[in-house]
Amino acid sequence: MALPASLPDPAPADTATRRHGRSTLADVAALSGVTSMSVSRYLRAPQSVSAKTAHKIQAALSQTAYTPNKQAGLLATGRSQIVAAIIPNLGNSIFAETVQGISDTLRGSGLELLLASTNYSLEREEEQIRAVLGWAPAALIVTGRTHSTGALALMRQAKAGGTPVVEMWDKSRKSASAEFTQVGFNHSAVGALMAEHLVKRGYTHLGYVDSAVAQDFRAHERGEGFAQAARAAGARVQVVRADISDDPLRAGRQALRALVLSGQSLPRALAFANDHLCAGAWLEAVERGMRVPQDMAMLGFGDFPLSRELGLNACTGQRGLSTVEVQRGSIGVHSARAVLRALGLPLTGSAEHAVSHAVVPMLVQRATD
Amino acid sequence: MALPASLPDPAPADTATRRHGRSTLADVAALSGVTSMSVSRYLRAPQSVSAKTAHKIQAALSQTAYTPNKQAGLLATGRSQIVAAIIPNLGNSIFAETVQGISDTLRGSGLELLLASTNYSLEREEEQIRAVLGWAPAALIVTGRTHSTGALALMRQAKAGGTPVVEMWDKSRKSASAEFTQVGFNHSAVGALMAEHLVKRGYTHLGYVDSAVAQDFRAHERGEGFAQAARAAGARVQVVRADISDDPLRAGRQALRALVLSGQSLPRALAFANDHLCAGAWLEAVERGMRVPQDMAMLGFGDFPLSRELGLNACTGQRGLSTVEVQRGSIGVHSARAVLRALGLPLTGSAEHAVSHAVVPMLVQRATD
DNA sequence: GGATAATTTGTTAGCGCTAACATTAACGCT
DNA sequence: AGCGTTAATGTTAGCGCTAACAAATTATCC
Repeated sequence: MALPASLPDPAPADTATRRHGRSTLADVAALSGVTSMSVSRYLRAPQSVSAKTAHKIQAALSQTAYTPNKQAGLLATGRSQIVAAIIPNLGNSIFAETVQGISDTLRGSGLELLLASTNYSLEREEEQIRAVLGWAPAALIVTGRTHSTGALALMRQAKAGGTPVVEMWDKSRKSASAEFTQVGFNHSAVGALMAEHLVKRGYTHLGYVDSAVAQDFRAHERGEGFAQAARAAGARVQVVRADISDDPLRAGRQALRALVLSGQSLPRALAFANDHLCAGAWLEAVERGMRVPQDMAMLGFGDFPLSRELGLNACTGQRGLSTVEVQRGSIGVHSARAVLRALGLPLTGSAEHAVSHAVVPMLVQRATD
Repeated sequence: MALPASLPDPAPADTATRRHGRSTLADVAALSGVTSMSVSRYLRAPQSVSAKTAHKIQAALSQTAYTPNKQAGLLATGRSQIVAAIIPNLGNSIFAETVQGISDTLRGSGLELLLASTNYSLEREEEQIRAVLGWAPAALIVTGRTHSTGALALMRQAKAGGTPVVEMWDKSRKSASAEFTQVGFNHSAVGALMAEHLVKRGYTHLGYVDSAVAQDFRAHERGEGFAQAARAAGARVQVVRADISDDPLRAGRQALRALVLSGQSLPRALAFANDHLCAGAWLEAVERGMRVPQDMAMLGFGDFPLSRELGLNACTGQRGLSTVEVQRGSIGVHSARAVLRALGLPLTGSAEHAVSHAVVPMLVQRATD
């Protein structure tokens, strides 16, 4: 729903004139003694008017402090200049660089970025998609490939209406069958990669500490891929879920503590849904006197800056949490490029970026195995 | 400038029809056998139409997958429903919660949030302000009170045109004299608070590690306030600037290393522009075998989650970097509330929030003094 | 019942801008 | 000079929606 908006019930107190202060094209036109059409032309392509009128318009412009009204412009052209991006969490360090990548790539193309966050709620995602579609965006970028049926319907509708839709951060196994353009990687495969790495390093009893965020489907999928691959390789594996907490570091700490206190035989190697959880667990392990990786190997995900600084191995002097590096920024860059391509706009920057949508996560082996 | 946009030079390849797929009010109206005006009324205030027509419209709506075109609506009413917020860095954990606070407070008021980031560049800020003003926003929220002359002119123009302008995260000493509504705190005063705390704890040789970001004026101002208060209290003080780095943890590490290697007599207590720098320095100190705070006291700023987890004092068993707690979310909440108030919209949530714009940073003493 | 008041619906015009076409001015050519 | 050709400008209409008013419908009352 959510369609019927505010609208003061009895009568709007707004007795003001229709026109809010801002000056319009017509004002500028009147001042420079030409038609508004000429001014409009001048603003969009200065060469298209004669030098004489250009001068007159310039003079008028500098007097009027004119700001073009985009609503009107977009309404008239029909095609909007907005790219809407729906992100689970604006505050999350995972997506920050992706957003930056989108923003950077879009810059100069004349497209603007409208951001909305869902707090990892599918319901809220649908709401937000509906809201941003009201802006008739030129393109829509969403996160992940799991959506509510309503959201999916909206996305299909947008696509059918010629609005490119990009799903980022995730990829179906058979990407050819995907309904929308996908920029990202398969999380199940990355989970498998993590498990195989640990098995190769000689660990036979593995654990995966999953994200506490119920709707972080990608983390869960990595966990499933991890468990499956571990079993396939003949390793013992258990999956636990971190406690809900607004602080993933604390959640990681708590997860390790719970494992230790559970009394069960501990896994010898833990993989985590993200580096924050891993970092928290590492801190807890160190404070408990556990040696990492001798007593417990740890493998994170995401390669956050923090991971390079923690994880010191006292014996070897090596540092850093082992993790999976994901080109977070590149995902944004490629998503934005996919949009530009779909819209037939020129791609800025190097050509080799443009070739593929592939973002290949890589295992970064550091000091925690 | 930046006004003349793209516009493909020779002739637009766009031969498509004017109407992009989306269904309009008129479509819904035709389907339900009423005028578009009735549909418009129904959408904004369902009670204002009879039950019979309401039913017909509902039926039509469910068939058409109609999404209202906001551009058109806003153009028609004249008053926009957008709040534009300009943030130095979307990816920065400092601002993430603020944005969340704005977003949460605005939710339900019918206002939407348009975000733009400046990457701490004043030039880019001006650009972004100009861009968002094109959307004729209902209000403008900017970060800080340092702006380019151009940006200032735009802000004044907006304010003169009845668009409330809020500066957040910073506050002039005499806030009454401020030109725009300010929500935040005085950074110089907080710097002084930090210095006085360290002096009170008995340290007489202090240091401030400033942010490497040249345009992070607020960090610099804290540094100035810190140095001034330290000197006033008779302490020796030196200010260093962190190295430019995309990773503040590393920068903090490097800053401590540089201090140690400089050969000068080290300060006995360091204050940092933010907790990330502090955390990096703490890690470096620990690895160098320095005892914190015995050999070097450390005081951060921001109270990031990380700060609670680091800073373990082996002797006392206490944990956590001492820091200054800032209600990052509250700044957003209060900024949004200031906007709602200025627009005469009802404030959601508790009333006591509404009373003041005050955000008072508090010193959080933990294990690093 | 018929006039009046209240409610619901329709009509018209216009928000500020731009596509498409019509018009005019400037230019070159036989 | 007269003609076509190009470039520069003006004109008209409409994007999808909503304020303001007008018209039609229903309810109310003596």
